[in-house]
Amino acid sequence: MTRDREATGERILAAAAALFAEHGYDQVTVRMIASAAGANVALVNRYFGSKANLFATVLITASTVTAAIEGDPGRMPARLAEHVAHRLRTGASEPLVRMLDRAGTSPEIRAVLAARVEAGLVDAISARLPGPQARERALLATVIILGAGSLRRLLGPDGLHDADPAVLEARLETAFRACLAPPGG
Amino acid sequence: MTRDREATGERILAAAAALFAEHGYDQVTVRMIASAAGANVALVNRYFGSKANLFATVLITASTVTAAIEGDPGRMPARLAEHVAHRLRTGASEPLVRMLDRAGTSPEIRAVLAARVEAGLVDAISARLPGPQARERALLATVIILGAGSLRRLLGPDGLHDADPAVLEARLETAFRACLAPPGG
DNA sequence: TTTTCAAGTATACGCTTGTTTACTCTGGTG
DNA sequence: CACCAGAGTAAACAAGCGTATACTTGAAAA
Repeated sequence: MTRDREATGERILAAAAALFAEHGYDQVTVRMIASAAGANVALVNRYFGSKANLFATVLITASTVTAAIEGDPGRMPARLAEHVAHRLRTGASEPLVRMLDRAGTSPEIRAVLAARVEAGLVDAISARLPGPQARERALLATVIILGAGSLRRLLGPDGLHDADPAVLEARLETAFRACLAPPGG
Repeated sequence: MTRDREATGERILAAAAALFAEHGYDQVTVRMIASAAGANVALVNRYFGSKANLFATVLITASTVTAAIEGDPGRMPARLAEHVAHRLRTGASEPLVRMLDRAGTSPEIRAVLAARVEAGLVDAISARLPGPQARERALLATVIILGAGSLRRLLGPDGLHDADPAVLEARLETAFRACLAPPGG
């Protein structure tokens, strides 16, 4: 066994990211992470301080829907609709939403997640919205993004598996547009 | 202490309902329930078999958004919008959504919740939708309902606390209408 | 009053959790 | 080669969980 602290740390981080996204914070134990990473249990706490801190570290690197948020703000509803529709139909999960959704109820974990959602979704969206009440509108769009994650996880992809993608996207785009449109427009 | 099995059982049930809605399944222990009900720990399992079974029993009696779902289907989007807007602004939580949202990740618990959401939301809505693809449309509306619960719990009511209720409702109504409208309409 | 049975109690079992401690091993350095 | 900082390990810790057991108590029936 080659002894390489950095490599081991990254194996732990990668294993934790995969497991947290798959099963959620509560359901994942440090022993699971260590086992998946091929490392000893003690190293998880040794290198990351605590499970909660490891989770926070994972969250920083977790990808978000930024691809759908960035770009021409006018087409953001369409991109978000496509993103959400794809997730609803296929079951491919946005890691951040998934972790959020599967996160436990521990207050500190929720706080970490809330901060991440604020930064990665609400702030990212509202920063690109022209006009007043940008945050309020961004929050409404976040409702749909989060709700899609909840629904999919709860009921599985079965419900919308063979829905017409075009119709689904059209509905969602209208919904997103209603959320995001400037007031009075 | 008056000895009354039925009354004790109901005290346990009521305490469990309140605690599950407040903190979620995972975060509530049978000891907390027993303590809040003024009953002994052992009675919880004695009367309800298991914690999971108690949760299932609580769910059956948990109220839902039925008031907003029932009535003239044409005005369902408006009623749902009002319901969700009210929750988003004030923080008043629908018990079922709250429990769902705060539920843990245990598969059996999720299954119980999924069944309840299917019956109380998806089926209830789709049964009142004229036209084809009723279930698909009901699922999209459920996305918003669940998402509102997620967002509110995660970020608190601060974000939309002082948003204009009328504007909020109007946006949500349009969104709900986009989800629920018959195809091709 | 005495009997009796279920309601209620105290306690501990078995297990899992995150975390820590004390140890062993290894590879690079003098 | 001898050495040693540090990577990796094994084992146990304390705490908390759901649950089961064996016991005590109280009120209604005889």
